[in-house]
Amino acid sequence: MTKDAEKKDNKAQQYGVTPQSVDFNDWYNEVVKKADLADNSPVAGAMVVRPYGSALWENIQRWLDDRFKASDHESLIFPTLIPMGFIMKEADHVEGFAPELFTVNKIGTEELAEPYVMRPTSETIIGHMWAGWLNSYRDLPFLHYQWGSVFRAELRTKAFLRTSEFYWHEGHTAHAAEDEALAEVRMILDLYHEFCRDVLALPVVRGEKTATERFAGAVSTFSIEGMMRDGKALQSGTSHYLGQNFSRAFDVKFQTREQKEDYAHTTSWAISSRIIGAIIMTHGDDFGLIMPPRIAPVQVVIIPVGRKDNFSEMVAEGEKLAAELRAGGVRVRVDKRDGVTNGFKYNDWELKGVPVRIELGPRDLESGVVVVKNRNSDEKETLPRAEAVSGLAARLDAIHDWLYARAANFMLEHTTEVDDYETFKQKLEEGHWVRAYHCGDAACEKQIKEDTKATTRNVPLDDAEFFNERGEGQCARCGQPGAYGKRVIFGRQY
RNA sequence: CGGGGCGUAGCGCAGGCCGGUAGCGCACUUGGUUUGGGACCAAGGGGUCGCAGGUUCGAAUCCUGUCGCCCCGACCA
Repeated sequence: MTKDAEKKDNKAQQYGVTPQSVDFNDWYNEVVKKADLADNSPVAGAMVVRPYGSALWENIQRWLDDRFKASDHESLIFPTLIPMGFIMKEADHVEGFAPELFTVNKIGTEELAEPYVMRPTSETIIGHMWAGWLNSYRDLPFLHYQWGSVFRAELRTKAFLRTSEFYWHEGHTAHAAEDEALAEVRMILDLYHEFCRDVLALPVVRGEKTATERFAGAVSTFSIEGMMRDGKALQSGTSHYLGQNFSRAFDVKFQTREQKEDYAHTTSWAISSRIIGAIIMTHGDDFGLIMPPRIAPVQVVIIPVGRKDNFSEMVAEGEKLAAELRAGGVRVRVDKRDGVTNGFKYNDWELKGVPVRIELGPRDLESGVVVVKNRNSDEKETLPRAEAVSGLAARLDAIHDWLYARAANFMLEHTTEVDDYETFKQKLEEGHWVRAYHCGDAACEKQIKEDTKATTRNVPLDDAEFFNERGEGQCARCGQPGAYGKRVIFGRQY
């Protein structure tokens, strides 16, 4: 190898990320680290969310929080520790979470008579408190949620997707009647769908989970499922109807208008920091991230281009432009770093997925233009400076639409309707989702999982944006009549 | 927890078989030249080789144990 070739080789190692097609998993891990989203921590299975990732999460929180409040939900704060006994009160719940609980059984050197667990979710302690707050049907509904982190020990972890401590909101509501609770469950599911579609540019399928995949302790579980660029499914949000399971376990009862006693119908719902994994894996490309513009921590980066003698002048011009954009509500950053070349900056911001880059150099200044480049295009455009400002909102919208269409097409192209088990297995092997009729039998589902590593993702709702057609057919595996009146989505999952 | 791999500078690695107390690229610092797609030159700083024990005059290198990480499975938002 010549010296130059050696240098080039070293650069290839140093810069950029492994292409998705070479190794999707390596690509993901490298993007997370190199884009400064997160880093490993000394605590096994727990990540550190770095400033760029934290800024993204804050934007996610802000949008959702506004919408929760706009629909009369109230936030509150519960303890991170939950008495061990609480977890034990709901049978399915214990079974579901027991293996992954972190337990606190000492204070200082003193053993606790009753250990605490680090909350894996808060239904139990919230139920306990509600019992004390609820007297009459007039008190209902309770529309509560909290932002925080929860703990579930994971054997194999992966940044954002599966960490032993993760961040989320958990919504908890209690209602006097079943239909009200179910309406809440649907309202939240639709809100999550809207958030994914209109803010994150993530196409997702709203549907109901089969019994096997239900939340521990729920009567019914609804989810939004998205497809990542390796064809795997990611459950991106969930909304559960808990019936009266938890209210009976925690004595959440009230007096009805008819002067009878009844247990509340409760719901719970969540989107976690996992959604950041969905953003990365749905929109990323071989150059790195592509941030959906409406949530991007930095929507526009301005690169002042100049030599030593006029660099500071160009920075000042960049700041002026930034101020105009900020006045229009745009999140913008000026890359003032000196001593790194422009090419380095371009690649750096592309890796971080900033939707729009504006270059501003002496030549541009002289002729009153700027050079604009979208993250999703190879083309640079030269625009009058004023148009770069006035046209920016539309430009960001166009990038959003482009991302959504690209992801939706990918999902549709990688989903196949099948009616026989051989094709079923083959398509899954090819990284597709499979839409098939299923008998609804848990043992049959389990067998499919053993054969293919795939599980049911969900049964799309009648008004789901994708895959919602009703129909009748035989189970693709066992030939028994389909149980859901439509095809079920099967896929390998994160 | 079962199978496989790996722990040497911030990152990526070489050295190990044939013991003699550590090297390369990138990153970092300083100075200079550069700057419209991952700059160049020069001079520097930084590790004692995951940890513990053993063999030896001497261990990154050999032996034993242990911890941690990654990948494949089982578990999972």
